[in-house]
Amino acid sequence: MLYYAVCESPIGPLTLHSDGKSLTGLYMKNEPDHALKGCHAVLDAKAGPLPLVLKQLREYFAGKRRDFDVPLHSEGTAFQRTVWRSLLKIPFGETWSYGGLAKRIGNPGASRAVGLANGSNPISIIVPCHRVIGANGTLTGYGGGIERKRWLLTHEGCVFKG
Amino acid sequence: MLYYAVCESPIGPLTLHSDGKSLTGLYMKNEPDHALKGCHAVLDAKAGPLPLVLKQLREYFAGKRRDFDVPLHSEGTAFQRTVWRSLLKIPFGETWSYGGLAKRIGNPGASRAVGLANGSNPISIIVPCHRVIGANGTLTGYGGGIERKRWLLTHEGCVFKG
DNA sequence: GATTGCATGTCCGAAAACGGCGAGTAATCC
DNA sequence: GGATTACTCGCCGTTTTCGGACATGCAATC
Repeated sequence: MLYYAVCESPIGPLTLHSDGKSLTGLYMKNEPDHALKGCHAVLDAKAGPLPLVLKQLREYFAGKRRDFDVPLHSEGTAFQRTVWRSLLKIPFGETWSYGGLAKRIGNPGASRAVGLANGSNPISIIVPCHRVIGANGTLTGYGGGIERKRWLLTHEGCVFKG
Repeated sequence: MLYYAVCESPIGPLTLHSDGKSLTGLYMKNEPDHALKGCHAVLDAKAGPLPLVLKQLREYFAGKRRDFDVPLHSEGTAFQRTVWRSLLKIPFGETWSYGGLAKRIGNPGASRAVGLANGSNPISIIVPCHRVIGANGTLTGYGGGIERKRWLLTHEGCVFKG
């Protein structure tokens, strides 16, 4: 069973997914994975952690929250989970490079693979894949579109090129 | 949860699988799928339909039963299920050819694919994949070994080559 | 008769392609 | 010179694609 909710935000509508206990997805409009998976999906903004997530998202966009504290659950390969875990360690207002993250997980040559794992992160914003940018300071890419990445980083007071 | 039981027979030990409601597998010794799947497996010969299955198997091997009547459940592709359903229509004492079965399910060229689907039948004996032999009367193959196929067909009074 | 070629569904392993990169080099612009 | 672009090439996990192997049988060919 999949519960989901939709909310508005400065970067357009967001869709939240939950298994009833944890947050399992957060997708932006036009994102490929946005489609609800085949199984039974129920629109219920009060299911499990969703009210808490919605509240913290409102605070984040209002500039009153820098860190999230909600139960998360996501499935992926060992490498992907390693990357996603690392993402959670990037502080608000800071950015890492793809190569830097690769080094940090002990796999220095895997910068490109990091980009791929980054792109398959199911929980945008809260698992802050937007805080990873190119080594030369350019944004390079983002699942939800470069524009949204630019908005989020500006909102967090980061410095970057372009 | 997977329940299983083991019993002796003239063709060696048999292992029965059940989900608690239906019979989901019947494997012979040395058959590849014999291994219990990863999840929790419990040895319990009294679970669900297993006592009924054991009783009917004893009667079958004693020559006192020609047809089985137990709840079955198995998962596979559309093609596989079509083949398995057809197998249940082959009467005791009769044999079909792979090509004949292929024609019967409206897929005349699929005789070879029928062999493969046959080989992946999880419920031996009761879903009588042993009643399918080559068009020229030879046994060709059997998951549990040709010897057992020969024994079963002889026990059912069939005519074949070799 | 013996051999060859084709049709058919599924699984499995190998190989190749594809990115949300980055470092190094060369050309270009003031 | 020094800084900025443009291009090339290696890197690595994931996905996609492809080829082969099978519990066959029919037709065509030699």
